[in-house]
Amino acid sequence: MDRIVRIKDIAEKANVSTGTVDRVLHDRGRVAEDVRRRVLRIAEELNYKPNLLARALVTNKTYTLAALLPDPAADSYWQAPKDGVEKAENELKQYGVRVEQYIFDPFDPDSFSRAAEKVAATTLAGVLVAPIFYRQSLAFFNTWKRQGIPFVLFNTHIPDYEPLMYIGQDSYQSGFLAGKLLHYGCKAEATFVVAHIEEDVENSSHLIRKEQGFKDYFAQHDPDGRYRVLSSDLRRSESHTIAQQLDRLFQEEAGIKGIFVTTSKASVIADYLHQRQKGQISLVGYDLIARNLHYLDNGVIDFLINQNPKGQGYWGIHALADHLVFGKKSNPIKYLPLDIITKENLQYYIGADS
Amino acid sequence: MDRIVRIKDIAEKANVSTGTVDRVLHDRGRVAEDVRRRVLRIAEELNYKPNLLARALVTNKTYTLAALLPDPAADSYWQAPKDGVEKAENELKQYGVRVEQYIFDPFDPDSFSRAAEKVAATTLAGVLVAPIFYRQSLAFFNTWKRQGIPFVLFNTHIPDYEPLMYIGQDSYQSGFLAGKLLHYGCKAEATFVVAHIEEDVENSSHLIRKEQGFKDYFAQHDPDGRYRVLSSDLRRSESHTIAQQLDRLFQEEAGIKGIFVTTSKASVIADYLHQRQKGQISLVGYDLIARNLHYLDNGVIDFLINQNPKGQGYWGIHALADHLVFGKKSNPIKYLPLDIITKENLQYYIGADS
DNA sequence: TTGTATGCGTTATCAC
DNA sequence: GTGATAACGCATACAA
Repeated sequence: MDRIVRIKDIAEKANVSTGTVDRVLHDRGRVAEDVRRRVLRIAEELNYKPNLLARALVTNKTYTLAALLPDPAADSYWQAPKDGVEKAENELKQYGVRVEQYIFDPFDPDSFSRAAEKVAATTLAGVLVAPIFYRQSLAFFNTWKRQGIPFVLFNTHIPDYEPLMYIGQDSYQSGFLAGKLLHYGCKAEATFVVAHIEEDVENSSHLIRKEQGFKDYFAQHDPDGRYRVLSSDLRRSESHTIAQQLDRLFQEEAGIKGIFVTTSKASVIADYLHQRQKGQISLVGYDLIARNLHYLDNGVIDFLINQNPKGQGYWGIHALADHLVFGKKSNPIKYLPLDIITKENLQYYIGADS
Repeated sequence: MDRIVRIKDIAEKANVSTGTVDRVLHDRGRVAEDVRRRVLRIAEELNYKPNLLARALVTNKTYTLAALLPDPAADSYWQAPKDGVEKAENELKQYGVRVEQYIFDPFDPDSFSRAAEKVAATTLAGVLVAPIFYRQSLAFFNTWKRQGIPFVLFNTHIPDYEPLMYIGQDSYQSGFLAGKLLHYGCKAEATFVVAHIEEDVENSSHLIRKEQGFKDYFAQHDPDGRYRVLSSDLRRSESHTIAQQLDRLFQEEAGIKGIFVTTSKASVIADYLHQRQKGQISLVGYDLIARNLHYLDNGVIDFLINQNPKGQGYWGIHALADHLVFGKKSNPIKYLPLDIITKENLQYYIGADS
């Protein structure tokens, strides 16, 4: 029966007091060099592991984190990260971790800046942020870096200022995976479309990476030149609707067998395919939001690639806590699994944990 | 700043001592009814939540759990649950949870009985077990039930004695999902084969459920009667090899377009398809074991359905701890996600967490 | 029936 | 440089 090793055990074995051991273990100085080495050696020998519970109990520090999140009311996609953040907060409450949420409008860069401004005005232990506005984000990264406040990015990766961690998906690989899914569903000659919907593609590097991954998949799996990949930037304007654009696309291109939507808006294409009775066309998109799930259930959408948005919020907060509370260091990039969701396994991914 | 609510706070507000509050909160009796009600009301008002850290620190109880696991050396599939058990043990060590592993030979029922016998001879707080031998398991369930020892089942569900929890996958639904995957990959007329390999199908209800799910998928998605589903029980014997059986099958059935292997032995079929150069046939199986991964990488196996075996061990131990240490009750069935694995998203599922 | 005192392992503040 | 010691929130043995 190997009892747990306490500071007291080390102290007794080293013929010093617990205070001394504590100073050694925490590098607080004011301790003789020979004693230091002896204590360190014994701690090593006994394989001492601090009791985190006792530590959390006594330090009684509260770490206030900020979570800078897009408003779920504006885009329901962001509900899941928020849930994840709250789940982590609940788990970590007992360790003195608190999370303040700062919500911004995902369609308004100024709203992001205002929220980040508020964050910067508070004294915080760490920040979790979805930096969906590149330019607006940079200024704040700079501030936090200077102040030594660790920040974790999720959803969108901006490596410039070395965040403590990025959590999200590998955009390139997800496009590659989408290629596989469409390819598997259509082995005959075919044209596939990469559809960007209502997005400023030029300024969204992750969309470009998704497209690149998709194209590279076919570049690597098409020795006989049977597949063509088109890219289409669909945005409604005063002069035309998205449906009209698609009509034109299908008119010009006869052999379209599959569409890969790079955003969470696959339902827009599904709408169209459903109306036009184009049941034979495979459709792959992202994210388990209600509008998509409707068409997944219908069979109009074949697969959704899930970015585990809840997990992103959850692990983001956990990464900050690991760093601040537990002094653990972890990999600067955490890619969450690229879950393949169909109507048949959907049930296990909604409302579940982590 | 809402400070944390302690027992002491309740005590002060109710004009009693902490001891009294403690007795009320733990229903230990020996307390006046009016005081009891007052304390309860105030605790409610203040939204008192016990500090689990402090509790764990003071109770200092050690809970010894038994994990009855098949030997990974005999079948590498079982390495993952073992890893999951050990991961959970590590996390829960600080709460006084210890896990003793009892390893048995997954091909030898007697070995299981011997291991379970050892478990029964020890005094334990709870048991996690993969009851892969139905008959041999029942006797021990009975014992544990009588002794009031909670036990959690994983991998194989045997509801007879009401375990604290079953953790695993939904066999039926996984077969249904396999149907979808093969169907999506082949929309033209086709014959599909459900292959059971080296298994005593009659005594393996989960294999039957998988097959049923698969058949039901096509029953529901084949209005024009384009698909045929065959079931094939492949076992090598003195008179024939599995390859010979398959040769005969392909001879008799011309239109085979896909095979669903109900066990982790998809690599056996992959071997065959690879040798016979049958590249056009879709192949879906189970489990991320090395032999399968080889053919997944090859492209011979298209999809593997993952039962998250590591998660089964992990969550199994956690379920016991939640019950014993934290007094949480949870759902008696926890289905883990049916992960769809391809070559392209495999990397996120191996060596990762939970 | 109720209140008080002690200790869990750690940190932090003293006095020496 | 070092060693006592109080405190964190809770459970419990024991005194009243």
